[in-house]
Amino acid sequence: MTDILEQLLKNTRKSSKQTDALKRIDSAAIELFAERGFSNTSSKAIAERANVSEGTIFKHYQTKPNLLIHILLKFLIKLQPKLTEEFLSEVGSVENQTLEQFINTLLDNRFDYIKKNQKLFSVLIKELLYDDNLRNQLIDGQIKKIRSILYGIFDQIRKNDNLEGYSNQFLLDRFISIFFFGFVKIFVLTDDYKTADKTELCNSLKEQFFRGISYD
Amino acid sequence: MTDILEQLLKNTRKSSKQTDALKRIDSAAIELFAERGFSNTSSKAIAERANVSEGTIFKHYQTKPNLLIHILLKFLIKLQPKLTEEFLSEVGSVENQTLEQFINTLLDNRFDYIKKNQKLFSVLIKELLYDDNLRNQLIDGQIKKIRSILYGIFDQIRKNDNLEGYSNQFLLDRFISIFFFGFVKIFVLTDDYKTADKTELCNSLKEQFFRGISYD
Amino acid sequence: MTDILEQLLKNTRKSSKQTDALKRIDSAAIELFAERGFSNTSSKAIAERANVSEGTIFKHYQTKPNLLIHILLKFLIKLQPKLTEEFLSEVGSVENQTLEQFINTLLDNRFDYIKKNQKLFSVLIKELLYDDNLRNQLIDGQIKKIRSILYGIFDQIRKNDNLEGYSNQFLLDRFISIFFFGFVKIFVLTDDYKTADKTELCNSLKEQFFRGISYD
Amino acid sequence: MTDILEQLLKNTRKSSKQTDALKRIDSAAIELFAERGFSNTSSKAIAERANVSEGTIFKHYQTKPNLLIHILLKFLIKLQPKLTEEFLSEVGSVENQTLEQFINTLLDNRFDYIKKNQKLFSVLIKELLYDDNLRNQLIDGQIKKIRSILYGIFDQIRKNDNLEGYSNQFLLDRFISIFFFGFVKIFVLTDDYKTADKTELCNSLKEQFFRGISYD
DNA sequence: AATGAATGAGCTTTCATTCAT
DNA sequence: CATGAATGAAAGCTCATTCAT
Repeated sequence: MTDILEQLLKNTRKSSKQTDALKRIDSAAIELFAERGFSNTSSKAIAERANVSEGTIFKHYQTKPNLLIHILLKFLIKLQPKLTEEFLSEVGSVENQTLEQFINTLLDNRFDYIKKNQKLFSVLIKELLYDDNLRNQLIDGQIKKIRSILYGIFDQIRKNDNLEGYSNQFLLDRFISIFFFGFVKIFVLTDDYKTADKTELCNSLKEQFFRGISYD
Repeated sequence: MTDILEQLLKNTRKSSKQTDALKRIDSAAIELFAERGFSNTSSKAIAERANVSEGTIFKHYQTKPNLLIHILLKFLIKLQPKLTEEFLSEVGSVENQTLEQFINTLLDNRFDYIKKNQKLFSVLIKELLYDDNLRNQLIDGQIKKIRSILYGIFDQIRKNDNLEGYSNQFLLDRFISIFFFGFVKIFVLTDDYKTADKTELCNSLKEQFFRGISYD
Repeated sequence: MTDILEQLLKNTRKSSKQTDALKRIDSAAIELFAERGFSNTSSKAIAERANVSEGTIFKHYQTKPNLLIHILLKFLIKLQPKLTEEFLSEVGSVENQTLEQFINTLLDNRFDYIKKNQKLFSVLIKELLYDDNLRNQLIDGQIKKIRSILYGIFDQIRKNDNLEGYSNQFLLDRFISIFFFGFVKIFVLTDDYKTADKTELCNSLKEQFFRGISYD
Repeated sequence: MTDILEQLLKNTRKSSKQTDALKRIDSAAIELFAERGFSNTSSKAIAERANVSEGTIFKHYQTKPNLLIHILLKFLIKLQPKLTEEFLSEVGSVENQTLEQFINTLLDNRFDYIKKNQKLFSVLIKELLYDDNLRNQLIDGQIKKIRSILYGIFDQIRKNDNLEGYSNQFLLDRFISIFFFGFVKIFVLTDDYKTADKTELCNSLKEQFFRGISYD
């Protein structure tokens, strides 16, 4: 995690006692950022939806960008551990799993988490794409971390599953293309996650991931 | 194409003789929208970079959103025909092609076009994700059109290439996941397109598209 | 002394038992007012430097201007008596003094006091110049009082020192021009008082005052 | 003149065509800054008195401090040359003048100029005292320049007037104490300049300056 | 056709102050 | 006594847009 994350992380954790007002500000902001984008959301609009004065927002977050970062961090902090140490214990040790078993657990697990936090996910994706600065600050470290975690997992899986012929690089690209884009499609670009069946969606993603187009 | 597109299209075509000032406004806007996003770009900034007065911008485009739409349209108008009628003649009739041949031509063709218009592509992607309204206006019709075109192409290809077992839906999802995400990665999220080798990138994308993960 | 002074004076004297917090507020405010001016100092800044909550400040002083007046009063209350009744006894009876002896004692005495309270002096001068209202409230009465005191002193001195040909008005103007401006220069406009030698500075001021006043 | 002055000077001169609105903004600002001080004057108040929108102010001056600096610069630019090259030609060559003749011309000349620009003078003095930053930026270079000019003049005058025994330092201190403080008193602290007789005031100042400086 | 001065609504942010705990 | 969460008014400033020239 980059320096800035570590730093903000501390602040975020310190102020663990969130007052009612703060909580309302957070959810109002998440909703509005998801609906209109950060740049198109005024602090006045946030204050109104949160039923607080504008002063209260700036008392706590100082600046509007700070509010965005705080919100994303709270999300990332929860998102990340599951991808790291804690994650492994959650999916069970990976050692005796096949790639398919791993993907199954992961999908199951992340799908619910992101569905629960769909708006946050939407804000995160939109702002990362929109704001180069934010992307550089938040992602670069994370990306590398996630990559090395997944590489580690792939290496573990190789021990009892035959992944010969598939480089880690290939697996990662495939992983991101299929699952990331799949999630963006159903959680950000459309509302499909609301209506469609989870199992069906996940199966479709898994098919995309595993199946080759070998028509020869 | 939706009504609004048709309408703006006409205007855009009518004023085909773009003065120097107009051209400078367009490229200034494209650059800035790509760098900071539409919402974070002021008309003053555009005027300065284009070396015109702010008045001139509004003289021609009336509103700032109008300028964005005009810019995207000029791009889409050129992007689209190649995907439709003209496209087919360009890739040659698809009738006797395999899927791989088709993909080859397509990649070759689109890669260069998007590389040449990388900033425009970047603006398009960013704003489509950021602005639900714009997405609904511009994309919905297009998406359906593109889908039906590709379905048609797949159907043609089936005649002489064995695509049995792969539904059109599956092929389309795979197509978009791999190629769309691949292009976004190298043209929007990073600068990879500048340095990396075209053939290598395209081959890597094709491998992702065709290759399955059949480790059993 | 004007009504408002009398009134505030009472309050100030009443609350003679200053708690630690109050003392810290006072010195924080003095420092900040001296550094940035009253108008450019926020109550938040004062609270932070004093290590108290903002609430505490307003609990005690009700308003920010009130805090300024309280601070200046505490200073003026101590500054003034020395110029009046008590002062005379301190410099010894003036009756048998020459003008030079009087000036000597005065300079010696005031220099140390103002040096000790340099920031307060700085605040006083700055705010008196900046805020017509404050000036009118605090000074007008004081000015007249000081003038009559000095006139009295000059009259006393005339008895045994030859001040013939120099009107009280002339002496007062000279007194204020030289000493007041001299003090402002070294205590407010520069930091000269920190480094320069007291005796030297005072001698230089005295030379400015006396030289050419060749009444001997 | 310091760098910042040079720079701002250029801007100020470039935009020599001041529109009506700009002129009204300037005078409104001068009036209000003189009345209440810079920090206690809101941009809204300036806009109202100048009969322009707030936007217009910031369109031209970008920031409020910038407006202050612009105003002071226009004044200083006019104030200074008279103290330098042009000044000498205006007072006539100083070579054959006595100190008294020089002071006479100077007083006559500056009195009218400052009377005409009394509010500007008032703003300048107040803000220089109030804002350390501004003082450092604007004054330091000026002070040194003025000092060397006056030293030069004193040296010239020494040739035909007996100033023996009075160091340049002494003369400068006396000069500033008496005249500067005298002007501040009648132009800034009181309204005396309005009612009192110019000749009388100047004579009184001259008496303060010369008397006792009996070098004849 | 192009300018650039001017606008006014709206934005983010600051501030002195209040009040329940 | 002291806190610190909360406020609402007002501050400085930006912005897309208009219009006379």
